[in-house]
Amino acid sequence: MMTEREIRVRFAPSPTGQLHIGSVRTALFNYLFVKSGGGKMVLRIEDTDEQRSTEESLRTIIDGLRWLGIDWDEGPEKGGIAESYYQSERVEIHREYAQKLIDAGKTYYCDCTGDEGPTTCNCKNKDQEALKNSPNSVVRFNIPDGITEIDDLIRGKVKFNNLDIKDFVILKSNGNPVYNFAVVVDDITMGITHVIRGDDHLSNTPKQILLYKALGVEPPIMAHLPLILSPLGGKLSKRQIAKPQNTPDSQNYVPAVNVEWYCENGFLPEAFVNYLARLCWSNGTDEEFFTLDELIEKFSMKGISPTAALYDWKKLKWYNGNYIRNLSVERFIDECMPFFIKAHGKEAVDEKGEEWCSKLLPLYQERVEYFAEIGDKTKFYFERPVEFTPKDIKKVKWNDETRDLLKEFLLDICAKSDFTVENLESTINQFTEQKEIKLGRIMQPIRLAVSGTRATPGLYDVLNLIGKEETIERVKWFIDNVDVI
RNA sequence: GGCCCCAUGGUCUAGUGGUUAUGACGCGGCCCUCUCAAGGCUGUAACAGGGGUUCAAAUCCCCUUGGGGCUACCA
Repeated sequence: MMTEREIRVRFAPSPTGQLHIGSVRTALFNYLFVKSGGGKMVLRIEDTDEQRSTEESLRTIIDGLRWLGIDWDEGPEKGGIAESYYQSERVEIHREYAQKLIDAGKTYYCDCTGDEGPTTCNCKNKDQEALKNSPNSVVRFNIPDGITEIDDLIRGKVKFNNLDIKDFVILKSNGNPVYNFAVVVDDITMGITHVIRGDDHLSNTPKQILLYKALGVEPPIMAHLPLILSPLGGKLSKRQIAKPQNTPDSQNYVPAVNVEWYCENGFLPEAFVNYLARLCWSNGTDEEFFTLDELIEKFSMKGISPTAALYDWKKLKWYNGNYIRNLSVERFIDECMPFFIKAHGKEAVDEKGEEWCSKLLPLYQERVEYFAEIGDKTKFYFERPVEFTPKDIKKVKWNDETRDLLKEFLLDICAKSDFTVENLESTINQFTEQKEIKLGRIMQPIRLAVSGTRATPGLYDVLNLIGKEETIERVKWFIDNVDVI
């Protein structure tokens, strides 16, 4: 009788750098698939590249997944049915399986150096016994003739002619397995039923299918996700984003490819997940916002688009801004505070006091798209502006008349008001009514004098936070040092 | 070069033979308004091209073009 096999998927990163956006996307879809269908997710570390694998990198991967809420059932820090979830510790198993293939006569030894040009390796016809004993020989898998077909969950049937696949190495001359072989053995021994990975692996798939067949094992179901490409074209890599035209003000700006950066710069994991999910998946409705739980509930492979998508940093920011605005004020302050402190120093922030901070920060809840932006935007509360651009000075109509207005402002309002928000509002309003001028006529020059910019939160709040004395100092300085136009 | 994948506005997408071709980001305008942001309203912009199949193609087939991936004793 057929029993339904438990669904088992795996996410198998190699710890050779930081956690890439594309990898996280793959992890996310494995997670959504397994959580929506019921099953286990395995985290396997493919650390067989001794040169490049590092402990820090492993840490980064684990921290990144945890940050996003993508949890695994078996793997590092969890254990499970396999003796190890580190590929490097599974070499004996790989060798065992390789031996099965060798014994079955499905391989041959080869000592080609590789720099023999395009000529086909002829070792198959050489003395195998001699080759076997040569320290330089590798074990190659003998590709049988025929057609290999994949029935991909996302791409449908894909056919490959085996003639196009060359006999590849499964065991290196040092006896260690090569990637395409190790994955197959690991997926078999870990009972993986569904392989969900990036489209860049599609071309490798027939090699793996052939290996499954040679080992007499039914291959898992495949699903190849569309790639996330750089808006500059090509792979989304560090090299790509380092291109000179890729500056913050350019159309195609990408700040980073590693999730760690987004965590460090104040992105909310739920926004990041939402963006990534929505990048190549849709449930056919107009909905744009999904929590992780909603994604699990609504996820279906059918909703995955087969088309590669360009990474769009502006849309990510838009998502994040939305999630930030939806935070409670208390939580916004909590989350934003570390970035605020980092920007201005603990001492300076402490000096301003908790009450001051809890008045200031909320003003920026709808003005930052990610927390790290808080630093630049609030710099002027801590440092006097000294640079004023000609454009700003002009926009603010800085002429003799305006200067006289500001002088009166100092004498009149500053003298009378104790600088509460309410007092500032009423005195400034009285002042403009009396002078029969529009609010902006005086607000804008004051704003510039006090902040160095023409864009701040409401001026009553700003002046209240800067304080009476400091406001007077700044306005005076502006009057005395900035030439009228 | 060979093999493979993909193709709706600048970007992400809805659409599964008959629609004024959906929504969102971005961008522009208007409203709100002390500026900015947020918010509201609104505008811009797409079925890559050519052949078929069909009464009828964004939707099905083929070719071309374009984009992408793979092609290691890396993973």
